[in-house]
Amino acid sequence: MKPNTISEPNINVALKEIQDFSKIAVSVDCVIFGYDGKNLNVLVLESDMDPYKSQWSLIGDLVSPDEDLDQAALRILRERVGFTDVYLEQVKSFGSLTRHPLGRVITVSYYSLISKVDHMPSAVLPLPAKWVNVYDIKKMAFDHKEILDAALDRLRKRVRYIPIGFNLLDPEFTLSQLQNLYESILNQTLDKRNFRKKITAMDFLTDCHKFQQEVAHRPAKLYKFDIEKYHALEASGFVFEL
Amino acid sequence: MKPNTISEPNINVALKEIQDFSKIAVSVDCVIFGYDGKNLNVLVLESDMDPYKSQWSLIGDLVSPDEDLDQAALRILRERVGFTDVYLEQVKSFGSLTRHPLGRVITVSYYSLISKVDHMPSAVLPLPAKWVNVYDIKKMAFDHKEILDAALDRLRKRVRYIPIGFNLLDPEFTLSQLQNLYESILNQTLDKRNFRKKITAMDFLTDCHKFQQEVAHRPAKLYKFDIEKYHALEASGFVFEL
DNA sequence: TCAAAAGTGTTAATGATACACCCATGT
DNA sequence: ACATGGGTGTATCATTAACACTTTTGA
Repeated sequence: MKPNTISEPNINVALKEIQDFSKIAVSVDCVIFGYDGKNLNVLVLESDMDPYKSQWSLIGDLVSPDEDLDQAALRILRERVGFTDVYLEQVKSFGSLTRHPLGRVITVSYYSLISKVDHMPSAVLPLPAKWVNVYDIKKMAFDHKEILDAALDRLRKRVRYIPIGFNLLDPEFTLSQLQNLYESILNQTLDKRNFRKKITAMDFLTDCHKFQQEVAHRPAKLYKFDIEKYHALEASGFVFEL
Repeated sequence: MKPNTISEPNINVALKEIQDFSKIAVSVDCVIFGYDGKNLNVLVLESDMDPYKSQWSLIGDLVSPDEDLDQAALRILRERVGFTDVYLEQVKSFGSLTRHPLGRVITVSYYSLISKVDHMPSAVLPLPAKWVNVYDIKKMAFDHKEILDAALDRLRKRVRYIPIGFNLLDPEFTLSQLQNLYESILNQTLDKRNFRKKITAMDFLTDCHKFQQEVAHRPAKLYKFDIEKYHALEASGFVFEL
């Protein structure tokens, strides 16, 4: 899950190549969500393509003929930002005729969830990738704002039904951290007692029997997500809802 | 909304053409749901392509370079089965390397909802398209069963939140017809009184002040869907749930 | 001793579920 | 008169929402 340096052909170079063969190119764009303990962030690049120069763009690449869509998304995460073993889900495809200035590119969007954002400051990422607060992004290159909105919409729906939020946190976390995360994703405040009641009633958290260290207030209990218990619940037809 | 006869190049012919240009072709496949008053059906074709000869396949075509994805889906519905003005929603994309025997084809799936299925018996449709009960389909050509399942899954989720079921019924319908439809989609029985309580509480039905004719039992009131009222509810943040 | 976040229960309101009988029509 | 589906209300249970104070730690 550490970033590495890369020297992949970027989409601009590759596009010229494929245009010799194809009337339609297919790409994958990844909406990479991260959580810094306070805000929900997205990993973006500064576009160097006119007419979107210096606007934020998502991280994507053309799909190669010998990889399927999920593989392409995983490759992009690995090659471009060094992430492996991440939660990944396809959102939808965007195929407007004019969405890409260099030609006809249909893109399949994915979102992924990354933990320990604070352990991967932007300086360590292959530049110029940068974590930006989701709610600060008003405009992006291409149709990427639309893609981001679709991904965020999907994440909000998912997070109400299945416990994927854990992918954005450290393995051991406090209930307040979990609540803050949900508040960031849903962009609304939640009642502390009701939140804890629901979460603990669901019973897929395990008490680590440890406490926060060196905090200037009463230290909170640490919990971890028990995927076994979750699968048991899932199998019994249980629906997680916040 | 009437079927017409067509003479479009089918996907087999077109594929050979595009393979000269492209390493990846893009298609759209439509899961066309219809309701015959009793069962939820899907419109399928008999595949003529090895190794799937004589298995059911969905209705699809390659995306042309000068149409976007939604346009391609609408064109397919119009050209292949003569449907216009139908409810249409993108589901997801399928891109397995081996999903199509003739080469690399990534497909974007859509589902659409058709009313008056009983007014369009299969003889009127361009052959060999056929309406088949969703629950009778155990296997299809290509990965089309997987696509069907994804579409049905999506339809079930949507139908719990937004009133799209009306697209499968005549403009004027009885509450029992509506309930039967929901039962077909969700594949479960619903309590009559509770169903009516919820539906009428939502208040986007208008009483037509008419009754069923020529039925061998007490005639039921006819209602129609009032899209104005629905939009008003939608705007006020209301969530439709069954 | 103060600031800051952790932790903890009860009540009221709302929504979901279960359930049975009479009604209007055609045959 | 009978068969068929249409139409209606209430009571119970489960879920959600609102709400305030005490505890523990570091500074």
